Amino acid sequence: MEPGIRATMRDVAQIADVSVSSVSNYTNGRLERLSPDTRTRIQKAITELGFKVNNSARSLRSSRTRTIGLLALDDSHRFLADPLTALYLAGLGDAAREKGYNLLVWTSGSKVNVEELLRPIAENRMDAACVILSGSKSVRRKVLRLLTGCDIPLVVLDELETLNASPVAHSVRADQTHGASSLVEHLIEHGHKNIAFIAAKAPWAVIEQRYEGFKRTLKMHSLDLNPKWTIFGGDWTPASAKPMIDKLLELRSSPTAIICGSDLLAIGAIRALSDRGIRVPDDIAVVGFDDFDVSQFVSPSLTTVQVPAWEMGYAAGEILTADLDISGQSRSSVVFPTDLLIRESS
Amino acid sequence: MEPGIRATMRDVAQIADVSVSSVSNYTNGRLERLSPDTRTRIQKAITELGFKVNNSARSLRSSRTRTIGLLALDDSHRFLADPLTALYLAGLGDAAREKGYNLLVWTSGSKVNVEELLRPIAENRMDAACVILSGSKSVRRKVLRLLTGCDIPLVVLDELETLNASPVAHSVRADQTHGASSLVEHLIEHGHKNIAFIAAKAPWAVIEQRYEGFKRTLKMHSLDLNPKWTIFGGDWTPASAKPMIDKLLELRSSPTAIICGSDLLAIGAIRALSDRGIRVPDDIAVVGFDDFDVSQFVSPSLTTVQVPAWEMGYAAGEILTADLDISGQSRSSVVFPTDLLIRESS
DNA sequence: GTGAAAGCGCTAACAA
DNA sequence: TTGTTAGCGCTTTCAC
Repeated sequence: MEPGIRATMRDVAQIADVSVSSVSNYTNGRLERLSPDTRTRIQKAITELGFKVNNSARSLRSSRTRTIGLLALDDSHRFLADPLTALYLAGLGDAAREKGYNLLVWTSGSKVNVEELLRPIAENRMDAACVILSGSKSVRRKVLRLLTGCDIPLVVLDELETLNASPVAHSVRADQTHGASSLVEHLIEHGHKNIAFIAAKAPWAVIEQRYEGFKRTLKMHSLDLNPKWTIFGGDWTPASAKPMIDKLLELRSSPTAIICGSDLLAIGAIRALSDRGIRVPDDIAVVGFDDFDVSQFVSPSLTTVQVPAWEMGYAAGEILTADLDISGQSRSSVVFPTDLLIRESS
Repeated sequence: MEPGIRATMRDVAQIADVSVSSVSNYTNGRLERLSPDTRTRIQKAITELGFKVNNSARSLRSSRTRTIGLLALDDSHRFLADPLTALYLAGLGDAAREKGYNLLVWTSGSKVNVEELLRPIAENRMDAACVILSGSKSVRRKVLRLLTGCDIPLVVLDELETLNASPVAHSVRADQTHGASSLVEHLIEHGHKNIAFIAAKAPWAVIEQRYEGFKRTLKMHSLDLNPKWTIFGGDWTPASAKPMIDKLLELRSSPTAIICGSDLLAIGAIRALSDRGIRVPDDIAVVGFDDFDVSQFVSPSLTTVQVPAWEMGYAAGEILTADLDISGQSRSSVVFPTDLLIRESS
């Protein structure tokens, strides 16, 4: 084969002296329709020519791309490098590959037209998508409506079923509310009554749910929710913690325990505290969420809520590829449990 | 428009009462070929029908996909969630999006046929690719040869130019060797003579280069390279550090400083040491590489070599999209500087 | 400035 | 079991 010129099915058919449709049957694994002889001749011709199917042609004809997408609506810079997102992505990608799918990644900020998020779908670039939303509930609901209108299998990550009232999309999430509760209860058991909550100032469903669980559990235990002890600021990086800690410590009555919206924030918080000579957990307890790789190795190791992020991405991938196979089946709604891991920081 | 049935260019042409080729010119931004009147009529028809180009058809016809790929050859589980990889990916993705490209992510283990890595290229799924290799030098060289044979713009990440003798691929890397040198010199300045090196037992170019810089600088200062002080084990997670630290401490003469192949490992190492009552940096200094978000917030904060991973991914994306525009230009070779950040752990 | 028409490489009827 | 063939929706000459 001349370099730069790709062999087509016609070439293969010619060399193997069979018809294109037989070659097509071969490349699509419908081997039962081929005689052993035909099969080997096609096989031979394919290797001889180094033939590879042209995916654009296949997609155009079959309107399937064998690609699943990860769509993320977010304004933060470097969002894909957020460890939680990276784990979702890794899980989704691993599942996709196992099922023979490619993974297309597309992020869109909400500042541009939100319809931008749908572009790869509109352009027929993917057969199914896993979606991470952000923004106010009404924005997320609106985007979700647009997405479900696209008529491809969809897994929405992290959102409560209430967002997606008509269950046209699959849902994968972790029980964040329960995780938050167990964190609060653990702190209460240890005698804490003044519990703060700090998190990224980002409109993410997980943060909403964690905060919701926090509030609810305080109330259940008849503890006050001091609005000054709730701060949303910065992003998902540890650096965001310091200003929030500063604010907290400026208060007349400062909390004895701080729940952080993520372990990264907790690491930043512990640092900010110890830089001021405040010991964790002796003076103030600090707990987080996510249980990232580092969380058990920092000092003090973090009490946190484990969230099986890779598994969630993987589950999303499995659901999407299964839905593609047995189209139109019932909607899945998977809720992963979250485990409280009690370590040194509380 | 009936739901589920997409408008085609023909539909648009019909509604606008123009020819398909005019519509094509419109969607491809060749507006100068259209009279103002034609232009507005097409515009109107497009919005009316909600027309979106079908990317498969466009790709088939033009053999361009407007997609760039991230190809990673690796056997480790969850490789995409490795923070370094995640940052590359985020940078590449951000650059791609800015230029109007999609990002396709594809990983392949070396256990399967390495040609698997090329599949998305062979199937015409991408116009250009950013590649992260792994394996022995000869494997990497072989894969690179296969890749360059594919005749699409290529950026190889992290590899020395020597791997890629005939410069048919672009190259983006950081000056890891220099980073390692500055780390060693910093330790020597602080009186260390017995310096260990531990890293993931993974055949990655960055680790090779870091180790190379380590060895070279020891030699320059006439220090011994004790083979027992060099350990490659585990993967990129902090948990991998403990067994290596254990080994090091079992030795009759243990090192006074430990260079870790990544900050994650350094965090694990510090923990393993302090669990044994060994203080960092008082008893043993520990330094790392990468300067991840957490590195300056853990205690002790990490002395490390900053690697601009996101920027590297972004640069790769810029090079690829530029090459696509002005095809066949000269090869770029970008080497990012690495900065020594001296903090508490040394 | 505009339009007609020839495929790009493949899939899936439908025939044989 | 195998072959023929009509497009999928678009880009791009080449006339007009």
